[in-house]
Amino acid sequence: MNPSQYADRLIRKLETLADLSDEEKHALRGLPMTVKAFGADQDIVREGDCPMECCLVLTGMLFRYLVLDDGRRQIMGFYIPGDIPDLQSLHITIMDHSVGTLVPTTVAFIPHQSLNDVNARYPTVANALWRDTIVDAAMFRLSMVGLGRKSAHERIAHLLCELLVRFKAVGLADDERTCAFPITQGELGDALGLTTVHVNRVLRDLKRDGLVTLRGRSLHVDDWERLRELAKFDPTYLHLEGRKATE
Amino acid sequence: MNPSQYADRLIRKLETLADLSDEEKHALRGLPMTVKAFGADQDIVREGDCPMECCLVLTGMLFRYLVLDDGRRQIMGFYIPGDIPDLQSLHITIMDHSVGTLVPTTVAFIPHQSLNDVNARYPTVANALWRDTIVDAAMFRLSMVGLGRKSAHERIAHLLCELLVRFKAVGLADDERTCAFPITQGELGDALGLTTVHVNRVLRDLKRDGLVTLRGRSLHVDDWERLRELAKFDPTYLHLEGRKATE
DNA sequence: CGGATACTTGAGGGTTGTCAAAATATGTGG
DNA sequence: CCACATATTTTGACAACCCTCAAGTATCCG
Repeated sequence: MNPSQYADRLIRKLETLADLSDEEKHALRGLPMTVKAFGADQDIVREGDCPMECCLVLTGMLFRYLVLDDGRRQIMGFYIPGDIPDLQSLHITIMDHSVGTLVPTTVAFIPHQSLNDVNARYPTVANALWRDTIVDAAMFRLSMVGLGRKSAHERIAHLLCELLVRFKAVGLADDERTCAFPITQGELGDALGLTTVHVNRVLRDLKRDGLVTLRGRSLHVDDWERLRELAKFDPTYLHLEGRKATE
Repeated sequence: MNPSQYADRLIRKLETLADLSDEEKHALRGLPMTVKAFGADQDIVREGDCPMECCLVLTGMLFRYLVLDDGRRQIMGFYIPGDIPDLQSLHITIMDHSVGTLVPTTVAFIPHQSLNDVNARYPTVANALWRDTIVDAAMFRLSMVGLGRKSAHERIAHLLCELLVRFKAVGLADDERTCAFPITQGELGDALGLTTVHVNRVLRDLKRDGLVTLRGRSLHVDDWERLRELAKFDPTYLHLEGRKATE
């Protein structure tokens, strides 16, 4: 990935959130970005930090999490290229959770100041970013439904559906039914409120029933219709279409 | 409550999110509002709707929820006077969940168009509203931690702490340790991923141990320190202070 | 006052957690 | 490229938290 493509990731993402004029795209290309490569299992921002920049995922994968005093961990979401997981830090000073790498990941840091300048000048961009934080919130809400009211089988099936759809939306799926899946069973458990052991048993069921195959670090969905039905997956909450004109 | 006070609720809330100039306050007072009174257990907006206005709670209490096909329900949050629970509808067309009344409630509807006009003219207001949706997201995230990783006792204690603090923040607590609590045990269960029966048993424990008293429809915290400790309640996520200047 | 809603309590069961250990995969240095 | 250390996956036995079902009591409200 070469430097001129960094902004492309961002633009491609924002175009799923708003129609951008050439001038706006030009302004986005002008944003200063500091690119940094991280190894696996490293924190990008930590609970208690007051970051002065936002991070854009270029390659690899991040996750958002909180660890309680006694070691219990809740993972609140996984982030793929194009995502800006700490966009919220533009408006709230202190991080109430951490963001770390799942695998070796490159990230572009964009100073808050620069983003605020672009936002002040281009309301369409500001609204697209606002919209991104709102879609994030919709994903949290749906996770709440899973954690509070769905069985382990439903939760796991739902996460698999969501990841495939999101990878496809940014053009990074290997094919129509296959995408990267660098998430361990322990991490899956922490994201879904389950233990490693139980995640393992449920995945065994899903494989046995011919719904999915997990090989190496990739996910292949063998029977999308049945997986979708089990998960009751409805991509509405991702708000990938039907966005609203604000002008 | 008389009409001139409607905008005061909104201004009071936004002042917890940003410093407003007199001109900005004046613009907010000029927002057209249609006030409507609802009975208990009525929907304000429903999943699938495409609202053209936002609702501001004036008196009473609302809750945000989603019902699955088979009747399982997840409540995603409770809303008190000053809150704007469907602010997100400014930026995503279709409601992916519903908002209903817990008790008889009066609500002011503000047309999206008018809010967008004010936002375009007063970036501080737009940023305050953006910040509000971001704080909402922080609350969803913390709910995920509870649902995924905390025991029934911890979850219930946490919700009680949060409600008292939020009522105090908008000046509507009866006193330092008492506030309204018009939530049934069934609704508590749907918010916390538990059954009515289990909520009842846990509340019995909390009362027996001298942590709280629930009388009529109000909550009194008898031992704040122990309740806070049990819940591991840390109000950081409500972002009631330490907001960030964006100019 | 009467019907509906909400709360309370008991008995028993199931999904999921805990503990423990073995098998397999992954990664790294020599 | 192999050997070893580490992380991850897998399996089993057992326990616990919370659920389900059921019935009775209290409370609210017209």
